[in-house]
Amino acid sequence: MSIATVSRALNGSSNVSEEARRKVTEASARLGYIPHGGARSLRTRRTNCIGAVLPDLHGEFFSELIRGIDRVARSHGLSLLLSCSHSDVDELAAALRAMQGKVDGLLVMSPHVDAEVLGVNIPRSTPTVLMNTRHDGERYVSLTVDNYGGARAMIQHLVGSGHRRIALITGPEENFDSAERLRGATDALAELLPGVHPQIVRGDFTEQSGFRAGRMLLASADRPDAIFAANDMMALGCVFALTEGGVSVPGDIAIAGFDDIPVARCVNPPLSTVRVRIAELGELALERLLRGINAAGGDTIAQQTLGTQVIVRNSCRAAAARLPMVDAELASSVVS
Amino acid sequence: MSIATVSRALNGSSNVSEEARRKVTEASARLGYIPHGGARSLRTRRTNCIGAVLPDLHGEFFSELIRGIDRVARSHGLSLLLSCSHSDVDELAAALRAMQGKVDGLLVMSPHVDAEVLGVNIPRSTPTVLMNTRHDGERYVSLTVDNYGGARAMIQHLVGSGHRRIALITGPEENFDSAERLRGATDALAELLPGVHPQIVRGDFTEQSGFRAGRMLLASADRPDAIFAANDMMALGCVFALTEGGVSVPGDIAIAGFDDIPVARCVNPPLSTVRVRIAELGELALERLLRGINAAGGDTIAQQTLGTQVIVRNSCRAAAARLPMVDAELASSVVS
DNA sequence: CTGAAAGCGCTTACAG
DNA sequence: CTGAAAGCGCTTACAG
Repeated sequence: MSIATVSRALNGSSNVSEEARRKVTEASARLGYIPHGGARSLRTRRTNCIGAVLPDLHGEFFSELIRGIDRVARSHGLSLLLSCSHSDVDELAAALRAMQGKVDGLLVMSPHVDAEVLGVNIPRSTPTVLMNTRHDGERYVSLTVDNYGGARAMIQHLVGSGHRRIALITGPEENFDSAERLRGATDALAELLPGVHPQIVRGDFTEQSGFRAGRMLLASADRPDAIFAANDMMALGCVFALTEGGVSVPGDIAIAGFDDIPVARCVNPPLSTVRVRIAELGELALERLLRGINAAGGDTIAQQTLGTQVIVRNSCRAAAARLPMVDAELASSVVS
Repeated sequence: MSIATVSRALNGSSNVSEEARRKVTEASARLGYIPHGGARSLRTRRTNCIGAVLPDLHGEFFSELIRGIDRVARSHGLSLLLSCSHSDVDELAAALRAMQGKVDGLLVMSPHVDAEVLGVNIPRSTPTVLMNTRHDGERYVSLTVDNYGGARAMIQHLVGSGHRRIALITGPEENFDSAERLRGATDALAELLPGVHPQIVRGDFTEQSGFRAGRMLLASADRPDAIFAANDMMALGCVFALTEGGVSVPGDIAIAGFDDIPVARCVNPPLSTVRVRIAELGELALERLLRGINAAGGDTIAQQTLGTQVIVRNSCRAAAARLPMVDAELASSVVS
């Protein structure tokens, strides 16, 4: 029996005699033979594997994103190769190169670098979909959360609720998401409260940086009556700082975040935030990627923006329901 | 110039003339050439990639675990290939087989199946480390959290605090972690409160199942004065159910969980729990695996158990500090 | 239905 | 220092 016949038998090719197939199956089970995926994909030019390079693998945001990606990958029988760049250009390049030849397509989220770096580290032949990544729109299919609109909507809500001294906590300076959120917030503030210059404290998306920012704002001469953090983790840290400082949230200061990570509704007080359908972002991105892979010619290059939604919970209003499970999410939600 | 020279130049081989190296580097950059990882590893028998097959990729527990694994992988310049079995035997088998030839070693967590399934789906030649997986200890290096001891310690704490009607919420029946935690709790209860038969409600590790269990326990004739859930997510759901039902935690009923996921200290009230050093579990597992890969001959087959720690927060005592950041973790912690 | 052969894209002794 | 050749483990037309 030749290795060709074995290969055919194992792959369920039709032109194999019943006896040969039986023998192969039996021997393969007995010996514990498992085909070498690397060799197979070298030959077939199919890896049945999708690569995802994310800024990080840790935390609820990425956990949700991975869940969305995994859900689609799984339904198509694909494995996931995950890597993270830790917001470092060199690590990003290394991660992208390490994927080469091991995946059928790439999902890349790199809010911290321009698409240029991607160009030199991803072969032209590798189908790629970008998520929340700054780029010129020429070359890549991309999905982006409506950071700008979401931030605007939250500012509108805060101003509409009577807040006038609204402070902002931003993410890392070079981060695309953070920059867009800041732009949306300052634009809305300029429109709604002309002449007022908001306090802006820089954070880095970690809870710790939110905690520090909260302390700074507490100590400031012109203490704000509302704080809008560029993500939920920082908003959380900020809540801790204020509570520890003896300030009531939302009694004295209202706080809002961005993302609506699962923990947002569980904390005390439940956190007002801009909801991003994180898992859906992952799902849509992979679906587009699969279309690109199968279309051979390539998908029409296109951008897509995902809408957000303002979710009002107790961290933003004094007189609200106290039970965490029954916050008035739907009643008070505002589609941006 | 031959492809051999190109290969040598690109791989930094010493026996290449400066001029050849320069030419290759230049041309490679200009053309955007990136070596094919699959082909390279077929030849070198090194993939520089580690596979991890987990029950799930979602949620804070796995997020932490992945962080630990990633930290070590990164420090060794290795990529991560992640896959999840969704607690399904067939998916587990598929995931393991898909890894074959794509990774240098395997990290497997499969608390829901016996090691037998692993035996037939992992080639003998693939270095493997098991985490929290039931097995006979013959073949695999394994790391396991001290579920039994942790559960015992928490029951000791609850009984020591005066609780007498302690209800348990378990995880999935066939889950190894869950089974061990249940065994530890019931053993400790039998010793400390002989003759008392605890109420046991089955859950499945999800927040939702904890919520349902909480409702059931509220409605029960013999309402407990403490509830010990087999993980934090269920404890969380349970807290929500009680709070919604107008019951005070911990005033009327104390609640404790297991894992100490990051959110545990942020919820209201902060959750008492059994701390598992989740990220460290991932780190240690990968470090052992790397030792196994490099030892060629294979590591000494061995088991290792990770200790746990009882963390007492507000969900377990009426008169405690109210500020989330200053819970008396260290003061009241008990090493199991 | 089966086998021999080519080839996927690399690396690496081996000879020059 | 460089090139020709073998080979990693598979799959797949091709010929029989």
